[in-house]
Amino acid sequence: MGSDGFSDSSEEDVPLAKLKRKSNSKARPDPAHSSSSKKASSTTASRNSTLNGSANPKKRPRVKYEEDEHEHDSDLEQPRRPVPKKKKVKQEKGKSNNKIKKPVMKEMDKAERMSHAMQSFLWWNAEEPKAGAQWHTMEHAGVAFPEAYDPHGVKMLYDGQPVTLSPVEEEAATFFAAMDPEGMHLGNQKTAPIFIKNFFADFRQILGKQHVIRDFKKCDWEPIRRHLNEQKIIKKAISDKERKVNKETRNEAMFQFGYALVDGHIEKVGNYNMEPPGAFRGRGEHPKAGKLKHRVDPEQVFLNVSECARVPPCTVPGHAWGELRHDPQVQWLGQWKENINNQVKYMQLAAQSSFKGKSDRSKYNKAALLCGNIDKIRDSYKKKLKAKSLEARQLATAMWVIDKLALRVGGEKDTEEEADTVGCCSLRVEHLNFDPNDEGGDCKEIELEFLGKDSMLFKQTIDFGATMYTENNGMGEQVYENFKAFCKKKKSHEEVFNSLTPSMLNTHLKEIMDGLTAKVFRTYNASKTLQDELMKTEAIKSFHSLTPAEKVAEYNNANRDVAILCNHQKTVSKAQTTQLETIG
DNA sequence: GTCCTAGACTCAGAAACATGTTA
DNA sequence: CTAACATGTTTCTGAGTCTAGGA
Repeated sequence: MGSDGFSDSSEEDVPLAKLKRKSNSKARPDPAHSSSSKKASSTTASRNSTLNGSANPKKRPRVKYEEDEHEHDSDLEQPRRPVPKKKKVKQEKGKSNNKIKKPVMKEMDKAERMSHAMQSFLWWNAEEPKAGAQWHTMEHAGVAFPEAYDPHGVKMLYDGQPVTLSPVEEEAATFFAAMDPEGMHLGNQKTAPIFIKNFFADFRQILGKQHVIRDFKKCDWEPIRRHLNEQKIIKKAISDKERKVNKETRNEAMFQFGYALVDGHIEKVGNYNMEPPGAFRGRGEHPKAGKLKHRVDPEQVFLNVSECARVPPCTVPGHAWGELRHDPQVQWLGQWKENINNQVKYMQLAAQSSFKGKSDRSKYNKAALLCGNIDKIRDSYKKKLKAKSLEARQLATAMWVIDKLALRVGGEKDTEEEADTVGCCSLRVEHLNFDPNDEGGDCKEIELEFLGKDSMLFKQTIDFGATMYTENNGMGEQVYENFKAFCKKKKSHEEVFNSLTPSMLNTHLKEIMDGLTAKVFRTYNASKTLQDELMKTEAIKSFHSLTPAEKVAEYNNANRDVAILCNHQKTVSKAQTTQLETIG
């Protein structure tokens, strides 16, 4: 698989925003493909945000310890240090003139020392825990809980009159007042009524049946809203000194809770702060949006530590942990149940930890394996597209869709409990619009329009007769015929793939290739797209004369293609929109 | 078996935050 | 020089996928 050049595109299905976050692990070599660093320079270079055109465009914010320490140590932390500007400039000058760098033992603060300590652990060289287990020993400080509610005493108005609320009631009222009236929940005509209905039902339950507050329309949250805005401004206007103190407090908490000791080495914890209570912010038309998310007590939290580890003290006075587990088969450090959908939530290690690194590695290895088998797989579903059994034809058609259009597999959802979103297997007839432009004749266009994960709109017109879907073993036309057949005589709310479930699809995929599931196709296709695009840029004549900034631009362009493929999008904020409008 | 669902983990956008840049 | 703005980064937590284990 190294020969197809695939292996060095690891981690690429994480375009745009995600890439920066993962920059840490980028530096890590994949032990499975030691020759995978060929392209690393161009990719890493483009990830670097400090573009000063200096001799070494490869500098990363954080660098793998052993490989780079001598070369980079002196300037490694430089951007983070509160050094006066002048000094910075001097150093930079010196760097370009003088390549010789002393291996200076730099003064590091505690956070930097922690970070170095973590990076010195090369998990890909370390011994694996015994089969089935993910760790031998695990110790951590448990979950940090938010402060108890501190009442502000500002009264909301009901029917024009100020109402005195108990702290619990006031807290709930404040959750609502904190919502931006123009934001994605209340600013949207479709979601606002759901949000308000759910919130107000829960609010009234807290108030009790006898309470004066009965009608949402008579509620005026403005006093509280104003108060919150004032607080925000006050918070923003604090002096540098106060800001520093705040940061130190936060750091303090980070040192207390932010690290775990796993098999003798330090790992970063991802989410050590317990989720505070609030109004549930479901995406899209979530039927439970606005419901009150309760405060979680330590009693509801289960911790997972090794048997011999010190049990972390519970920091909430008068409370204790709900349960202690010693389960080395799972990664989580803590878990609790949320009250909205009664689902388990976890405290886990951070993305840069060895656990996540390992699963990323196995994810990309699977994608690479798929790369080597893709022709076989495409041949296999091509044959099945014309199979006699409906089940087989639906399976093959769905695989085409997942492979070519990069849709998610689309499990079943209960629309009473969750937003009505779909993926491949859950597509309904109403989501397909045949011949959207009324071209007639042998038009083979279908417009796909549905809400996918996170209620993100997918709207694309696919021309199944287009060369991109018909040339070189493409099967566009057959897929089109199948779609037509599957939708025939069905009502709009019926499923297109009525005889197919995600588990059937995955079971089948596993028979073709070990470890293959539907989601691997997205990883594979995203990685392949990025790689192909980068190769194209690298192939242009002027590539070597491109400035680092131009290379970054090229890299971002390639990444944009991935985002388009995966239908990744960020909603443009109002401020940005108006900005763009004023620009013209 | 085979269905079903709780549990565990990845993925992903919004919001908060930090830092750099410009008027 | 400062404030406002832009842009990049991190945190937060909701929303998927997939599996294992029990009825």
